[in-house]
Amino acid sequence: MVDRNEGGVPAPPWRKSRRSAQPKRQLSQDLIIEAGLRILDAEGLDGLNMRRVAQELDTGPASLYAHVAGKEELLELIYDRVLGEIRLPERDPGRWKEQLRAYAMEAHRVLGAHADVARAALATIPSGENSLRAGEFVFGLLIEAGMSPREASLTMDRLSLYIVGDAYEGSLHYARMRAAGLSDKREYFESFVNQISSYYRSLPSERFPHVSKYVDDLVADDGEERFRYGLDLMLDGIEARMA
Amino acid sequence: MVDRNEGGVPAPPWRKSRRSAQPKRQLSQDLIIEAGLRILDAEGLDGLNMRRVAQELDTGPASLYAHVAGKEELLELIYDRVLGEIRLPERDPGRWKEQLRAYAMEAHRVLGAHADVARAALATIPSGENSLRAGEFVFGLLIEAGMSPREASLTMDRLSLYIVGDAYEGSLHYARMRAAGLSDKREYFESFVNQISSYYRSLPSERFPHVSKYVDDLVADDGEERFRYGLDLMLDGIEARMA
DNA sequence: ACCTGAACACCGTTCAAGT
DNA sequence: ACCTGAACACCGTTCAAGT
Repeated sequence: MVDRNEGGVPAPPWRKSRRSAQPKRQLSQDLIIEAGLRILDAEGLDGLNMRRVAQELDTGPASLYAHVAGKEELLELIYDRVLGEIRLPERDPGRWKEQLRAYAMEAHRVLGAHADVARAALATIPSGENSLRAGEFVFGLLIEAGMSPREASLTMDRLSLYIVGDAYEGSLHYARMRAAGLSDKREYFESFVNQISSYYRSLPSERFPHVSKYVDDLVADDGEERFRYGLDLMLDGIEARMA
Repeated sequence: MVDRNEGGVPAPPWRKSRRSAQPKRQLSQDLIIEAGLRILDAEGLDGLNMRRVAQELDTGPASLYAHVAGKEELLELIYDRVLGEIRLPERDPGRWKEQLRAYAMEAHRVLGAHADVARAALATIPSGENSLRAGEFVFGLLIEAGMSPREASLTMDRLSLYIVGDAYEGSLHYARMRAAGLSDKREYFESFVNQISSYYRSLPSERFPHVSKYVDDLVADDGEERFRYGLDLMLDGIEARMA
């Protein structure tokens, strides 16, 4: 499944008569995945449709269905392709907490680098090659650190949900940013915070005393700090179950 | 119907349509919301479209746009309508952990009762009446229990993400169950577990030693147990930050 | 075995015209 | 001010036919 025919493939004889000036590459699942990811990164999930992918590959949408079952499968394939970018260290059970945090940050970074892939990911139950690779890392690390397989399974499951869920939330903000025509992340965050806080300040303080009193605290932290806070929350809970 | 606070909260600045002042003879925003929720419960998110909602109300799709800005806003409105079903107790800061756990379970139950609403929820940034009511409860509880507003804000945010994220995941399974033509939750879970475990067992054990060795532990717990485990993980982490 | 044009069955939203 | 039929601009997928 990883036969990467980049460029060097000669055009089949029956395509000699094609009017395209450039030699056309043969279609393959990998090419479709890469094209899909390119569109996802550039235009987001809303911009990704089968017609657009086909156009990127200089064909019609019907041609894709010889290599991919449909849009849903394509999204799964793209997701696993992205998970492949997660770098994993050698497992060191003595430093499980440090390694688990680093893994979570790395996975979160990769998902964030392809903003809308998380939005597609939550809609599928991942079982691809790279998803398993990451799972084996976390699961093995927890077991070697002394956790029972049963608890390690639960912990891995909850950690994954947290990472993907947060990345998903981040991708929504990114989509809003793009929809608003902004390209600077800080600029967007600032205008978002302004909107939210003026809304909170307009609320009746009798009914929402705490929310309207501590508006500044409610909008103080950005996505990165929130992710880290929740991660440490979970890691401390995990540590309590480790001994 | 369950108690619901539809009081006087100003609409957030980004909301485009207005709730009609008086109930109209035929259509109204509330009628549209109820119709949408009915369809969401019966046929899922995939079955919910503007034409279907209009049909439920005996009109054409164009008629909806006088009361609702579009599909996205309708989903937001349905989501907040569902959040209104969450029952909240009197706050008792001395029992914050118990109350926080009960709140999470209750919110999770309500979201689970309207399976696909969570799938719609994650796609929006909730700011409605009932979302605020729940927020004030959790935020106030944490502050009264002794947390700093800044930390209480982060904690509330992470807890919400966890609850909605898990409910979302659950809704995906529900959608798959429906797609497979099954109606018994237990039956679906069993066939899902069988599928997953035979897949895990087929993996090369050299590359995935832990995953293939502890298959039974990986599929032992169902959604309810997983949710509770992760919740307790977070609650223990929160407790460590409370003193 | 692959690829394709054309078509089918949808869907969100708009708009001029009605009441 | 509300409601509507009709249309527009899309989209995923299928299929008979081509190479």
